[in-house]
Amino acid sequence: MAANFSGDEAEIGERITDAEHAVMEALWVRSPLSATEVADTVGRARGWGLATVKTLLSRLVTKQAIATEPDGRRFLYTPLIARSDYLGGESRRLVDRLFGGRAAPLFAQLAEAEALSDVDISEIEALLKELRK
Amino acid sequence: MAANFSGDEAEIGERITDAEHAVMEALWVRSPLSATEVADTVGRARGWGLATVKTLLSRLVTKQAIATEPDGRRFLYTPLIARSDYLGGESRRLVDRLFGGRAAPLFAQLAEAEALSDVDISEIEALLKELRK
DNA sequence: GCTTCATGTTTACAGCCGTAGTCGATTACG
DNA sequence: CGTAATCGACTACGGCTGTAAACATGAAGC
Repeated sequence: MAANFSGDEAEIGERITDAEHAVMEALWVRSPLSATEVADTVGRARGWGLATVKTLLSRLVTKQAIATEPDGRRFLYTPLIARSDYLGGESRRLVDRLFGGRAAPLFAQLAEAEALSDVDISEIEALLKELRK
Repeated sequence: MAANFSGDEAEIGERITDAEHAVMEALWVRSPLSATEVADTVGRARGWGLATVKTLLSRLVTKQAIATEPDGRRFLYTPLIARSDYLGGESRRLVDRLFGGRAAPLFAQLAEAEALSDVDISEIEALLKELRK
């Protein structure tokens, strides 16, 4: 129990898929939202019908990624997992799977792929300086 | 066509899945290999039977991720895409999908998730110094 | 030469994912 | 009060993925 890593809890076993992630983003921007409201935002942007958004919301509820709160005859949806937790998890998954858990090779890769803008570089430098302290 | 980005070509439309990636790793370590040899390495490690490995190899051939070269009655398999290309592509996909294409937030995330070791930090600093030049 | 082993090809099949239609209940409008 | 609009739940369905068995074919041994 010594190594009680950062994240508090809320173990999410089920993985959030790509389409579901789009829905999560909407809820991370503003919540709680009704299904219709989510569809207005996300659906519009991705060309999904209301039915599709409703399916995704259901699946997210099943996966315990979002919570429902009754509001009259309908539901309002709220994220149960924090955006930063999700981003952190996904990032770490990638690093683990492809780079043996080491971040430096990832960085090298991005650098080689010219995926680093000047701004990125500056910001990362600043971050590192922070970490150094 | 001015912006002819780095990678030469070999457009890989089809995505390589997780299981397939394990097979690729084996071939990146050593190639060409026969199906049996791949199964000995990867299959052992992941608990797959020969049949499974053969399926994955077929699918990779279809996706044009590996090439076959006849060797008597059997085939030897060789990667068609470079490991670094694959890693770069996947990394970029993640950065695009989750961080709006910016690498700096990814690092912030990794830092927050304590996924950066001291060694990582040092190496990244060294890389940055390189880039700065 | 016939049986057996190895090997690639085909087929299988459950589960997940993207995308959505239908159904039944409830509410709101006229 | 009756009908239309809403809304969640259930069902659908083709494609992809993980995992593998069955089959065909040729080689190799007896």
